[in-house]
Amino acid sequence: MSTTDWVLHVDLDQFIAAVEVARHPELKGRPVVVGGAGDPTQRGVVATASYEAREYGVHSGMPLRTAARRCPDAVFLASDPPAYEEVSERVMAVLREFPVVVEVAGWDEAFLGARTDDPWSLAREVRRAVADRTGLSCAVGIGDNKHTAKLATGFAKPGGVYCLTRENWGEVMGDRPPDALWGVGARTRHKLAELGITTVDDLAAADRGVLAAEFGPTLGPYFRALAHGLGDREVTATPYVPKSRGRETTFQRDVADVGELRVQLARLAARVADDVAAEGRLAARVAVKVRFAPFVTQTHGVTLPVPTRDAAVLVRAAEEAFGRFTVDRPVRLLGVRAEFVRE
DNA sequence: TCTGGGGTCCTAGGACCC
DNA sequence: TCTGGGGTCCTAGGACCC
Repeated sequence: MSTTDWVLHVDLDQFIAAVEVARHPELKGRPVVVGGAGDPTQRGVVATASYEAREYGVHSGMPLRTAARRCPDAVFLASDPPAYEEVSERVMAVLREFPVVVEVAGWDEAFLGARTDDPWSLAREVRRAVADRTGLSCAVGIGDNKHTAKLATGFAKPGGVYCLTRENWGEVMGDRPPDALWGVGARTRHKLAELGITTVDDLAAADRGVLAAEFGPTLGPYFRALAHGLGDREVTATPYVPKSRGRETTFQRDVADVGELRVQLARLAARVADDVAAEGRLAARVAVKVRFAPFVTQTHGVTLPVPTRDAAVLVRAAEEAFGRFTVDRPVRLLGVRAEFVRE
């Protein structure tokens, strides 16, 4: 019997909705939709829907307005990030008590690097510990790399364990569309379909030159490797260091007045400056994003002559970048992002 | 499906240099 | 004078993910 390296992926079931139900027990069993300001008459999208709400066809990313139409009886709640962060920390602490390397991959998910000859027992113990200590249910995927582990979790949900490795890869994934792969989305699926590639098997067998010509020398081979069930195996506990910090707002009503836009811009830039200062780091570049109606997005940025965390300098840089736009249409969204000095 | 807010990474094209 | 080839950096846009 040999001890092997495994990657496990832990993903909490309907995490945000579960946190809300835990602190509002009267919502148990009801369709719950969390997102935006919690007001379905306003612009905003669903962050998480409870399984009860999903029965009505409500899912993440759907406009709140649409969710309300599909499920008029749903309870709509505003998103409360600090509350989710706190619960997330408790879950990660439980995971770190196991003899594994824990790589946090979001509020509600983590990769575990484990050396064991029985990944199934480990997965079941993880599920039990998380449930006992936090009251939350999670699914666990077992894989031979992060990609297969991540996909395995999808098959384990809700609240189970599933194993996806080179042993069953072809049989499980071969006939699925390419966007079943982690890192391939709808856009790429459509481009692939134009090349006659409509399944994971097709992509795995696709001509390397054709893929490179279509997607570039890095992305083309990468997609093909994904279709073979390959992926990154390195799980690291190294704390995440952000490369940028940004703030953006979608206006409730499109804004055409440039004076009003400048006021909002300064407000966003000041918030970003606060965030940069809170990180204790220096910004090297400031970029402004403008989304015009209808949904056309442009960005312009300025590289600072000297990296800084000085709020006045960052606001001025945002104003300079904004000055490069031709604002001839109503604006739907305004955003400011600061990029940190590398390393 | 009239499409949030927070991010990351890759690509292409132009500038610039030798 | 009609103009190579390679490398690197910067910028904007696109795709994807949670």
